[in-house]
Amino acid sequence: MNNLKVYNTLNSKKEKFIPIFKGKVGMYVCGPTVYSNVHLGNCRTFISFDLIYRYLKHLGYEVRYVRNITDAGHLENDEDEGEDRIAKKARLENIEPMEVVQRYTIDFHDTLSKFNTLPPSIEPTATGHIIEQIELIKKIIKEGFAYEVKGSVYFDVHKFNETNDYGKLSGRNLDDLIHNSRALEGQGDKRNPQDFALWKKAEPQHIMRWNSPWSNGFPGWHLECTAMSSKYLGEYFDIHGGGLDLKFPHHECEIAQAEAINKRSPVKYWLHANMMTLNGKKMAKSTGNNILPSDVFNGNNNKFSKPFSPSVVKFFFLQAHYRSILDISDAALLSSEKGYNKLIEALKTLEIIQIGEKADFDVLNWKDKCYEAMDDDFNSPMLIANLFEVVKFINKLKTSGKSISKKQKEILTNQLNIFVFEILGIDESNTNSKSNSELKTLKETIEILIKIRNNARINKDFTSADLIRDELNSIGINLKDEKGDSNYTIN
RNA sequence: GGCAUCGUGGCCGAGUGGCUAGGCAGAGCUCUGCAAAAGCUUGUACAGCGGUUCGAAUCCGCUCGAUGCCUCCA
Repeated sequence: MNNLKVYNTLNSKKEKFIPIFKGKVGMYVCGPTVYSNVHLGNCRTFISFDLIYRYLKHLGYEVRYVRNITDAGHLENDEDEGEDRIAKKARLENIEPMEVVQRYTIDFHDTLSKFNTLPPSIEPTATGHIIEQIELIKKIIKEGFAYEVKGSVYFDVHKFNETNDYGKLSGRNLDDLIHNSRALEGQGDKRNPQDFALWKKAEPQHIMRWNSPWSNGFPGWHLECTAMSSKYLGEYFDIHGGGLDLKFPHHECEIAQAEAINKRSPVKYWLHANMMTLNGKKMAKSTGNNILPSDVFNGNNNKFSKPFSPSVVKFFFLQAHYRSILDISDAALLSSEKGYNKLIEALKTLEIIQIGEKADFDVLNWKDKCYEAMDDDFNSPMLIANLFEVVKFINKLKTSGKSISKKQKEILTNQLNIFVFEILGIDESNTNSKSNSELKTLKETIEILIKIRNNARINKDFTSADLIRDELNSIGINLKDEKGDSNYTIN
């Protein structure tokens, strides 16, 4: 039993989350098209759904999380001359399409693991499900919602709309689409501009092609998600996620395909993650307004003043709600970094804090507030605000006579670990790019310098003491003199 | 042009019909050899104009502005 509420894009309301099968959750999230490096905006979406996945698991659900890899069928546009994105990249670089797929799939996995996201339960590929897609097309034709023209098969949106509601997810209606669509070139064989391809006959130069009853060709983009979600999660499953930009037409088309086949809506809860903007504009590969994660991590970019670790970037993301537009900037990252360090420091402080007799903090009430936040449509910024309440309390334990009991400390430590590491998925070890052995040597070296400096301080040789502190500070190591001890942080 | 979302203090960002969000930055104080860190104190923000209400930043309407989608996009 839980009190989780999720915002369902289908009706724009927060709804109580009740899974279709008790204790189990089926979740499908649209993955990337692997034709180039994953950019930071893409990462935000996957981190958002990682938070959701982690929280559902934490609540005790057995979650099957399916996130696909689009490695075929994703055209540059819906026109007849549109080229497959993967194939185009392969042509430009004179390599095999599957080399493109392999290269960028590895980049995708590598980047997401730096962000410490959990791998999905199943990560199917479009090319691995051509047969399933062909079977679906046959069914859609049989139901009368698709037609074949010159070896290509199109979904008949107008026919579908007679009995179903095309546009219900994105709040559109077909009439508006008909009257307000911009004029498109090359509609070619489609009966109506709103129709979309289920199967396309391959032009002679097209490299990626498969046999089908209609032609030697390739499947349409929208179809793969219907094929893979229904195969692994069934015709009706709990959660379908993706970036907000996929709402129309991609998800709308998925609904149409599934309803055409099964006569029922495929998804109980539609969840959409909002965009991240850079300089106030959406990040997109197609416009060049984007930044690669690796360039943020190594500082090799002209957007930010310094490198930021994956953990800090992730923390920055989580400080905004997944349904809000988030604008990334140097100032915003810098402030998140400070907050992040403060939080991590407090966790370390709690480990070494003395236990007292009194219990000056209402741990259980605090815990409830944290869960309340997450139960309210995965409100991570609210959770983090609550975490800082504890940070403040922990710091007070050192200075202002506040006390914590043994039992309290146990609960607090346990819950903090759950919230920070298990649910938010913060990976402290990702804060520094240095290897563990390097880090160990570095730490030992700093300890030696601190000893020398403390000797100088005892002898009132403040010139030497300050020299050591200033020099260390200039290379990013900040010394802090606390009662009888010197602490430090490495940036 | 159509559809949708949004407009919160110096910045980032929650929330929401009456009760402190939080982080960062700023100011003052305490502590400190000096700093830093930490603690304490400090900010009366909700685009504008109407309306509903005992009461609205929160609901409704209009205006202005921004963004997203309408063509591939996380």
